[in-house]
Amino acid sequence: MDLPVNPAPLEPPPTTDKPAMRGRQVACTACAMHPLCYPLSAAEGWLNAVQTRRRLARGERLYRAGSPQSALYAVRAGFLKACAPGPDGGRFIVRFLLPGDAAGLDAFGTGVHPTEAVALEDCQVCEIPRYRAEILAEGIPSLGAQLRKLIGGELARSQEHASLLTRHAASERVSRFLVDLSRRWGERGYSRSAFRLPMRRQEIGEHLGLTMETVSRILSDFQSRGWIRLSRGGV
Amino acid sequence: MDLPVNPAPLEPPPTTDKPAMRGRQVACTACAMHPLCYPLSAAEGWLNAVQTRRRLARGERLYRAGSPQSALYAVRAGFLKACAPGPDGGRFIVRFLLPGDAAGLDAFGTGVHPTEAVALEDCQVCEIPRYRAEILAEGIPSLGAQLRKLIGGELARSQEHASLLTRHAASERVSRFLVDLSRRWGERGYSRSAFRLPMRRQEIGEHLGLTMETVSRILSDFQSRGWIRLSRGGV
DNA sequence: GCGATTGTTTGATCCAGTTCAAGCCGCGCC
DNA sequence: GGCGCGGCTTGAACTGGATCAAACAATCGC
Repeated sequence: MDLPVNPAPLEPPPTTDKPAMRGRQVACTACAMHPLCYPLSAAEGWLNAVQTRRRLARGERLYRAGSPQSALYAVRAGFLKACAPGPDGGRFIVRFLLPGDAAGLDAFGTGVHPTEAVALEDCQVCEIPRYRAEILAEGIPSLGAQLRKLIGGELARSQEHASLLTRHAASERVSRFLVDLSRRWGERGYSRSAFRLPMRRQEIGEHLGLTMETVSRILSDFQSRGWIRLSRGGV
Repeated sequence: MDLPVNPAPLEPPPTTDKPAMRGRQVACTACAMHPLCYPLSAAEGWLNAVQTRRRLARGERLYRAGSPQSALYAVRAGFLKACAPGPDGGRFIVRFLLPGDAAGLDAFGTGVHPTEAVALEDCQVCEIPRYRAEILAEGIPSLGAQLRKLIGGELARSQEHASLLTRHAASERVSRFLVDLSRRWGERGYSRSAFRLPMRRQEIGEHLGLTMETVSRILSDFQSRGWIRLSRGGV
């Protein structure tokens, strides 16, 4: 059973969601892409820009580095990483993607994805074809502005992250990472104090410019100080 | 003597430039913002979106971190840094701005500048008021796309830089920085092999996540190996 | 030109985080 | 169950770059 492709509205104005995949789905109204998906909500009834929902199995790629930008994506359920793979097998993880986050925006510069997005667990992703986004942006000025806002937000975040990498020591990077993740889970209605940490130590390291060993040591240290309590895949 | 404010076109389709300020001005046709400044070039005669040209003295700020986004900027002549100042006096330099570069795009996320731009030498900067950019983007679809392209390009660059910061050792950061700067000067019609390096060691360090001492040592090392030759403010 | 100020180079020491290595834990699979 | 594998933790030694410090070179104001 797959989700329907290209029906006018995938669903009516969604305020409540049906029992979701693994209980981890985000409501469309809470999604970063909501203004794009439902650009004409009040004015002209529901127009849904999303044409496809894709399911991704753990480890599957949403898009590849170097592939042309065919669509914008919104994470509906699950957890992904957006990463820039290096030639040597190493990689830098640009950002972890939670339900409600937008993905693939960095391809607007060249029309080609400079990074790739990989599912860290089974995911559900909404897809707005690029041509459709372009057409809608032409017709609806506020949508163009929304798109600029999304990309600009990513830019500011990326700069902020680069600043974190240069100006802060390892333990501060890890603590800020935890606080940031806690906040983001919180914004999605989950507990800020007990949240999932579904990526591996290695991947946290690749995001923060540290080795897996250092990340592990720092987390253990935080735990021994009583600041956090670690469990399998959670804090 | 200041440049005129808000005349219909500041100048006719500029292919040649008059003897420029310190001989370092970029032609409008080579500017990243050109498609925005002259959106209707062929079709409807010259419409110039730029309303103001500002001169900045060395050390002057183009915009401040935390101030609302009132305009987009294009560097016409001179050299600036875009930096994120920290509370402790330290800062991270996001990017150095050469003639033809766009600035202030990272404010599209929140409408507030997360960074500031400071002139490293006397500069001339074109300014497109934000409201004007918005209006033009509504009227001219290609302009909206151009704006997305500019912001998306900055995003990809920023991610690439963050990757450089995490995945490469000091000497590689410096060499890549030099190669990149060389390329950028080259694109502007200057020599790729003998170019200006108008920022201080300290500032190179703040851009690359290194101390001034390390930058100086690495540059001296490159010179002693015969890879580069350093002169006052140049390579 | 002279002295002050600001930026650069070089040297010596130190330490945070890496690297290498070994054990551990949880989980899936035969 | 027991075995194996992938991820996590912990330990010990090493090292790249930071830090501290001092000499040096340009530039500016007078």
